[in-house]
Amino acid sequence: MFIQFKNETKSLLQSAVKAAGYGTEDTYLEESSYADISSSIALKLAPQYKKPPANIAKEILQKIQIPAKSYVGRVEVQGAYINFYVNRRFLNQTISSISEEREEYGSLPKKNKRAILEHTSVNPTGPLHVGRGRNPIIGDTLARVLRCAGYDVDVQYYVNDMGRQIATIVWGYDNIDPNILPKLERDKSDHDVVRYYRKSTEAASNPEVESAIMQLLGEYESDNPIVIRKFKKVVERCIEGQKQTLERINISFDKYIWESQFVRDGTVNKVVERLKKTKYARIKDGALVLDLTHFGLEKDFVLTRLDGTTLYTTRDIAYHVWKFDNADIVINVLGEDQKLAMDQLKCALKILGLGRLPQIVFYSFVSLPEGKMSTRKGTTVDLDDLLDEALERAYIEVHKRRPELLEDEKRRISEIVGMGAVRFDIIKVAPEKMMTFRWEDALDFEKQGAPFIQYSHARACSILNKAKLKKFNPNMLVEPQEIELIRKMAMFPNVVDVVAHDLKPHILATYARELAETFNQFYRFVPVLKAEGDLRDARLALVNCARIVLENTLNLLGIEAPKSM
RNA sequence: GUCCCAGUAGGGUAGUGGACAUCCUUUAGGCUUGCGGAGCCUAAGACCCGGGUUCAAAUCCCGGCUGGGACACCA
Repeated sequence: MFIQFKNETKSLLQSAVKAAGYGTEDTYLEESSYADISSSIALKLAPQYKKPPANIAKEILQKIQIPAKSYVGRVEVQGAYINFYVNRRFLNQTISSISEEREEYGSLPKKNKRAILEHTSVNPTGPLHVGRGRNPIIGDTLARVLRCAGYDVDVQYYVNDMGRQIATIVWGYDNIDPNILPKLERDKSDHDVVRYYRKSTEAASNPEVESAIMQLLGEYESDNPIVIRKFKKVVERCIEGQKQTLERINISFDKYIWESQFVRDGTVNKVVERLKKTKYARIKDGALVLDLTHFGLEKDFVLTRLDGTTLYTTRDIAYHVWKFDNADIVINVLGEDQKLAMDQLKCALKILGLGRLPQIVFYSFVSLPEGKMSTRKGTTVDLDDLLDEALERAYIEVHKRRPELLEDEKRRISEIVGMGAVRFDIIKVAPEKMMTFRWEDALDFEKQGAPFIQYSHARACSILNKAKLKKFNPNMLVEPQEIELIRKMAMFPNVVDVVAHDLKPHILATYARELAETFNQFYRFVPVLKAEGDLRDARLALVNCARIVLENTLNLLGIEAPKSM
């Protein structure tokens, strides 16, 4: 609804500006705490026309003609600003849209565009850890939002199965006696894999072991079927464990794309051959490189080693070419350490004449107070441990508040609250901001975190449990807290649009918190069940709307909306 | 050393040219004979430093300082 309102104010303003004799493209409309939408256009025109901005604003205002069927209620000038306010029709329409569309409310029209969104894609060397823990959560939230915004989304995990690290693990399974490994801390396959990874990395300092590992890698690339089977087994074991972890926080993938597929089907070679023929290619110390100084990159992009084998980023070019064959837009969620590689990759795509480039969401790593996490060194906080601790902590809270509940019910709610708290805690911060992991902070379910939003939803459900929804008259809703709530709910589709466009998932978290806050203020000041007649029916309908929008918002965040907690 | 990103109340965080800088936490005080107090209200407290551009800078530019990342024939 807000999107229509915004478009309407835009065209109203454009024609009024023209009628008042001014010329400008932009309408400088923005959301404002002073009005539903506000324009600072007079300030922009002032220097050009050498008139006081307030006068210009008044002149424009006089030319604004609000049409009969409009969502604009009134327009006012305050100082240099032109402020637009919604009308009753807007509010009523919002309520009826939500009531009718229900779980579809917020979904934007189908765009008929395919999107491939790649996220997580960590090396399959061990369990997921908190250091890169933002990746799946950012990725999954964006996937949900993009679907809601009308894209056909295919979510992919790019499996780095050709790395020397995997060869190291394969060597480990072949040569290390399991009895000398540290005890398996958790009965999960990825935790088993990482024991071998750490131990065989130590062993690899021995040159004989090192060359055995390199030989394995060579045989994997040259299609030795026995070696392929071994690699596959190791990688699948690891991925299976990671999958189990991510399922706990509602994250799954449509496809797992193995890096080796592009080597085996020859597309990597084709890409290299094509790049080799371009003017950017040259041989440096026997290796094929791209000179990207033309694109402002100092560093040569090394495509192949001396022995002709390809490197990780080279193979990634082939993957991206394939992605663009299968999608209209391509989005990657990656750690900030990939920035240079992605710049190089983008240049290669330009050189290949693709015409399209991936959009990349970079996030900063979560570090520990004493430094960064490393799987190899074993200085990680595993996501599994964080989720377990969050669950424990949630259980304590639930038990404190609802001691009378059955044990199963307490555990079920703890799960919903604990997993939601973790997701929200991570998604609420802008991806480029750095985070330091501290147990006390991570498990401190801050007041306006996920439980706050879930609680608002549970309250709404509780009211609705005690009464029946009937036909209602939206004109009954006139209290300031009621109007505020409707206006906030009207923003939801716009939030979906903005998050999908800017790829900024934390904005959704901010919205969720504001929506819950607005509902709580309504709840505190406006009686529903104690109201009578038409007023009661209208307020019940409003509570139902709030319940719907809270649930839809939580769904996009991958967080469950409990009916009670 | 060079390049990229970040720096906002005691801690965390939103805002990326415009109207009193958002919210949580903290501290102090208040609210329930209201539908679930995991709630609501009030107050205290911040734009890293120094220049510049602009009618207007937390926001843009230059130079510092601090933290993270990159600078591989690793992935």
